[in-house]
Amino acid sequence: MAQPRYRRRKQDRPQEITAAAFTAFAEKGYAATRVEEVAQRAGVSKGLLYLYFKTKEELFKAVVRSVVIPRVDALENELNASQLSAEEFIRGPVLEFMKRLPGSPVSVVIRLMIAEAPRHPDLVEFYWENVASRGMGALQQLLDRGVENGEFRRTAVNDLPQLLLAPVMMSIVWGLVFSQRPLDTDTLIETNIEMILAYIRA
Amino acid sequence: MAQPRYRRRKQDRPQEITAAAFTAFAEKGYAATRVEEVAQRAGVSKGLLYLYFKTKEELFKAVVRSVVIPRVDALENELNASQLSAEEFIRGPVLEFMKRLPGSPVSVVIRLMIAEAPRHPDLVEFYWENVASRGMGALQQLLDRGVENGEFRRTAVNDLPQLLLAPVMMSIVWGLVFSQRPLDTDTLIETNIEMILAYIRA
DNA sequence: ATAATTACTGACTCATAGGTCAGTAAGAGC
DNA sequence: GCTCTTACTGACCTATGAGTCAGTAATTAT
Repeated sequence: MAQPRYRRRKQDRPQEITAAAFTAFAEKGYAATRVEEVAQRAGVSKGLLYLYFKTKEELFKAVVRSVVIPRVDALENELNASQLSAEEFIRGPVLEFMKRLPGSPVSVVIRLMIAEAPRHPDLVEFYWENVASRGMGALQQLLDRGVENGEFRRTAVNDLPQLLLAPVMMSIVWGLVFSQRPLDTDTLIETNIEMILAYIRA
Repeated sequence: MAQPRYRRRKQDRPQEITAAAFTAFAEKGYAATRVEEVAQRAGVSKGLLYLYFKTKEELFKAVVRSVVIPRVDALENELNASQLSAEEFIRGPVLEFMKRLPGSPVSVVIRLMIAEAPRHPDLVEFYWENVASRGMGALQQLLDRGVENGEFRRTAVNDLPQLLLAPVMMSIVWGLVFSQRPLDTDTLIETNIEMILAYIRA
């Protein structure tokens, strides 16, 4: 009695395929990754892949979505649920969150976004609405809260949440390009937060 | 009497071709740019392009080199020639230099580096030796000089020249992805420098 | 069991784009 | 002028990889 040559697993295929695509894109980038290779890694035929994703571009979008949305959700929930003061929240959960980003799948997504942005304006739009604006909004809200309850002074820094994130972006990009020359990203991020807090603290 | 159909201009071709390639890469990225299109933009045939550049990859490297080296040279020379104090030099030439980077050709090169780094390790090596390590070295030297002549305290920030550059990188990446939603990069960069100086000033 | 359904395969098509090269004509030398 | 060198052209070759689809076999329904 021969084993069946394959199992039908409609439920799991999309996830498995996006996971395989993520790995492949991470290694080679979007353009240089062949759809057939993604299919192989996912253990399916190219034809099946095209049953679940209409084009390579659709697959690309699905990958970005799958990686990025859970993270932002998590951060927002944490922020809303927390009882910590602004400074405590920044030194605690925000710092932890930031330290995790370089080296995480998010790095790969950022590489893909940078590389493919000009060719995928609708993906940029999606990313803006679901990630960037929400993330920036959360940080801004945190800084405002600190000012309101007297923890922070009002300075130019307070309206630039990008300053909090800049060393994270620096770390991510550094890692993407100079993977052979590691940077102490934890220290970079911690030191920046220390400096900002020292600057804005009332 | 017919005009000649073309002129022989051996001297100028390489420059013109790398300039055309730069523009094309800027718009579409490396992978999505066709060599024939570069040739058209440069006003030559594809065949001629291949007389000057053995492969598309060689062309790519030539583009990066042509954009990036003059800038680093300029910064280093300025630093060595200057008589300004560390703080004056940072607030003056360094700030000016930084403000110019987002929106300059360097942005494009950074996009290309990020996107293509995994496929072109030797280009990464080149970039490290000729740009990144020299640039970081110059900034570090500047910070050290400030400490030596008593302008700056010795803090954790002094050993992280990446902190000076982080908002520049943030601005560049932001511009690469969200070109439709401009960020006030000048303010971001200025505010960061202001904050760092306030933090390390003796 | 048997039929009906559909998840799945893999060989195929076809457009694209990197790279080549035989031939052409611009310009230099005489 | 005539000849020689070589910068330059553009038609061509070929590999590659996105996307298709007729057919197959695993599962479900009867």
